[in-house]
Amino acid sequence: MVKNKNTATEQSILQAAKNIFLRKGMTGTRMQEIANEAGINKALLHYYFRSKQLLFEAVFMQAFKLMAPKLNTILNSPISLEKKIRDFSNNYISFVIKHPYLPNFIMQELNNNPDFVDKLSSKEYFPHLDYFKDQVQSAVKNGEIIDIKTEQLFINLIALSVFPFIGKPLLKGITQMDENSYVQLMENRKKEVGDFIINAIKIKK
Amino acid sequence: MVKNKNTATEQSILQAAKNIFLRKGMTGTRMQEIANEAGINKALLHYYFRSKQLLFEAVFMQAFKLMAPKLNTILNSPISLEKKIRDFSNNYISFVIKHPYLPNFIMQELNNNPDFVDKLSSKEYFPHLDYFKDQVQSAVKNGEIIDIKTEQLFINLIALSVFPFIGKPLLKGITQMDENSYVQLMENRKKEVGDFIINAIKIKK
DNA sequence: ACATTTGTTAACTAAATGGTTAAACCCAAA
DNA sequence: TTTGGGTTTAACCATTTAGTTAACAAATGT
Repeated sequence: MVKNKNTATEQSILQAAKNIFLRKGMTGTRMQEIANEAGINKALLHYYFRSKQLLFEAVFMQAFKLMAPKLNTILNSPISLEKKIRDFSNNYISFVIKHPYLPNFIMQELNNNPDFVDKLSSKEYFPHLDYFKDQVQSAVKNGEIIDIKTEQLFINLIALSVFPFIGKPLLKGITQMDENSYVQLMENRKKEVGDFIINAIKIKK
Repeated sequence: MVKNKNTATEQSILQAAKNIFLRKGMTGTRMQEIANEAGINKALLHYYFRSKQLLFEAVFMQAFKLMAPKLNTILNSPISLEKKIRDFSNNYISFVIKHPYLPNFIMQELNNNPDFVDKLSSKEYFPHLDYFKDQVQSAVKNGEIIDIKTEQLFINLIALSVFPFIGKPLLKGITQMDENSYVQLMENRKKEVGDFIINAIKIKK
């Protein structure tokens, strides 16, 4: 018989585990809750994934694999730096609107397990900055943008795109916005972040 | 005898609880671990704080009280917008360098308990944007800075200052920096973030 | 049709965990 | 020096929790 482990059950477990783990994190999640969410017996979780740790890692890898390539594709595509920055913030904010728990989850769990990064960084989909770095540095050299280190620019790009979702509860509180206004604000950011960054780095002729 | 609950013991419990909770979060923390860290018997934790939840809330409030007023004081001080933005990023990054677990902890736990924000927002030290908003809006009106919503600017300010610490493990990995270079990068950000934002919003005459 | 493997469950186990209790301990006031 | 209150501890308890088992059901091969 074909050893087909991609059963519907396995998928529904993964989906349920994702739902719970992403909202509650590794330590905040109970195996029973995942089983309930998947509508199956708790023992099945162990039948398919052996342990909480392994199920968690499966979910984490899947989550990371969802998030990381989006970074890579855009960063390494052969388009102009300005377009790239605009595209990136636009696309990434759209993406995170669809997956609001993802950044928080990944950041949190990487903080709890910094060694995960070592495992990840060898994967082919792990983001790398080589191409982007060349592009930024030559734009600096050509006097198109201000003198800025690629790392700083990259961090700014991610920070402005992602942080509003990680800090949402607090930022909503401080700005005294309701859910709808905040969603609208995020909608607007798709364009604003690009504008903001370009403004910050572009040298006007 | 005077009922002096500010004993050394209570303080050492709070300190130990802070150490553990900030690194591992509410659900990742064990009461026994706090007791060990404080060098006391586990029952004492309950003697002083009754339950894990209450001890956690004490720690959380203390952490928030440490972080929030720093926002307020700077935002509401009567200095020019430009100086304010530069001071803020500079001071806030310095502050977070000294308390690297704080932002992560607060964001995480607020995401797990969004209702905490309600409790917090009534406190007098909870950050409010009224003064800053006036300042930004009149700078826009006077043509000193580009047309930007206070909320967006505020979020950008916080994002650029705080996110590099929340996302540290991942960002370190992607930029392939070691601990020292990353620390140095954060050191440099104290000035860079201010420059970046001013550049982004200032209208050149 | 029958046997064998795979999937699923209820019931169980062992360990961890938050919380309690009762006794010991310390020390200041009487 | 005794006594009484706050402080601290060892031992204990009840519940939760990850993980196991053994039996049952469903599918699959012969």
